[in-house]
Amino acid sequence: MLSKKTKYGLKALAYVAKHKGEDPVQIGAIAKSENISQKFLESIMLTLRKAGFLGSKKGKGGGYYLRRQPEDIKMVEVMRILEGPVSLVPCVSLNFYERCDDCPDETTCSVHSLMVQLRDSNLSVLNKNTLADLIKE
Amino acid sequence: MLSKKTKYGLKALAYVAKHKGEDPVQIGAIAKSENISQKFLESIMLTLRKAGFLGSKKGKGGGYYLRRQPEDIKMVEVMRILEGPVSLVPCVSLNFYERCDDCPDETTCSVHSLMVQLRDSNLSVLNKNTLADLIKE
DNA sequence: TATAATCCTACTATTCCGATAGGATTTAAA
DNA sequence: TTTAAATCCTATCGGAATAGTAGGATTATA
Repeated sequence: MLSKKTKYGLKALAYVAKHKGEDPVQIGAIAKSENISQKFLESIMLTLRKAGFLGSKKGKGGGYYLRRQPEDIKMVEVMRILEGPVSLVPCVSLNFYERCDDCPDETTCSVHSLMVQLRDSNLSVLNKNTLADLIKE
Repeated sequence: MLSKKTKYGLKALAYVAKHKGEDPVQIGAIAKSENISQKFLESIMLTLRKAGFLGSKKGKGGGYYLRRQPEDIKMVEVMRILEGPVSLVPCVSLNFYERCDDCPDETTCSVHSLMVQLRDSNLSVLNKNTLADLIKE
C-alpha cells in the first residue's frame, strides 16, 4: 500500500501544477482542498522542495510553485523521493540496491525473477507518466 | 517493499513444490535451507495451509505437501493471501475495495489513473506467473 | 510594526512487522 | 504403551515505521 505521505505529496504536486502561472500556492489552500492535515503536509512540501520539484517564497503572499515543467517530472522520480525504492526487494533495486540478509545466492533465489518482472512493469508505468498526466481532464 | 512474511511464504512454497512427489516436507528443513526463523515460518505455513495451497500431516514423519499443481497456483492468489491487496490504494482494489478517507470523489482524484495503471501492470505479471515458474531451471 | 507565510526540530501516538514463548495435539515407531 | 517428532494454536513483545502534532524561528509584505 502507498503511504499517505506519498499520496498526499502527489496530490499536492498536482494541485500546484494546476495553478501553474498564477501566484504561489499556500499549504493551507492545498490542505483544505485535498483534506490533508496542514502540519503533516508542511513536512511533505519541504521534502518536495529539497528534492527540487518545488520552489517556495516565504512571508506574506508566499507559497509554493513548480520549478520544472509538469511534462518533465516523471512519476518515478517522485516515487523514489517520497516512497523509496520501486522494487519490492532490495536485491533487485536499481537505485537502492542491497543484498538480502537471507539468500546466500541471488542467482538461485526462487523469487528473484518474479521480483525483476514486477520491478520492470512498475518502472514502465512510472517512467511514462509525468505530473502533466496527473492533471489531465 | 515486500514483507518478509510474503517473501518467506513464496520461498517455502517453492521449496515444497520442488519436493513434490516425495514425502512431506518439514518446517525445520525449509527454515534451515532458506534461512528463516522456524517459529516465524510456522505461522506462515499455517496461513498457506488454511488458504488451501498446502496440506499437512501431523506427527512423526509429517510435514507439508502441495494440494494443487504448481502450474495452477497463480502468484496473484498467493500475494493476496500473504501480502494483501495488489493495489496501492484501496479505492482501486478489485478484491479489497474501500473508499479513501480523503477523496470526496474518485473520478476527480488526480492519482486515480496512475494507481489503476500500476495495479493493472502488476496484475498482468502476477496473473501470468505461477508457482511452477518459481522453480524453473 | 503587524501579519502571513515558510522553515525547522523535536516529539508523540499508533500501528504493523518480525519474531518468540509455551504449550496442546496428533502420529509413527520403538 | 511409551517416546519422540511433528504440526497446531494463541498470546505476547520489542522495535521500527507511519502519521501526525507542537512550538517556535525566520522571512517577506503591506
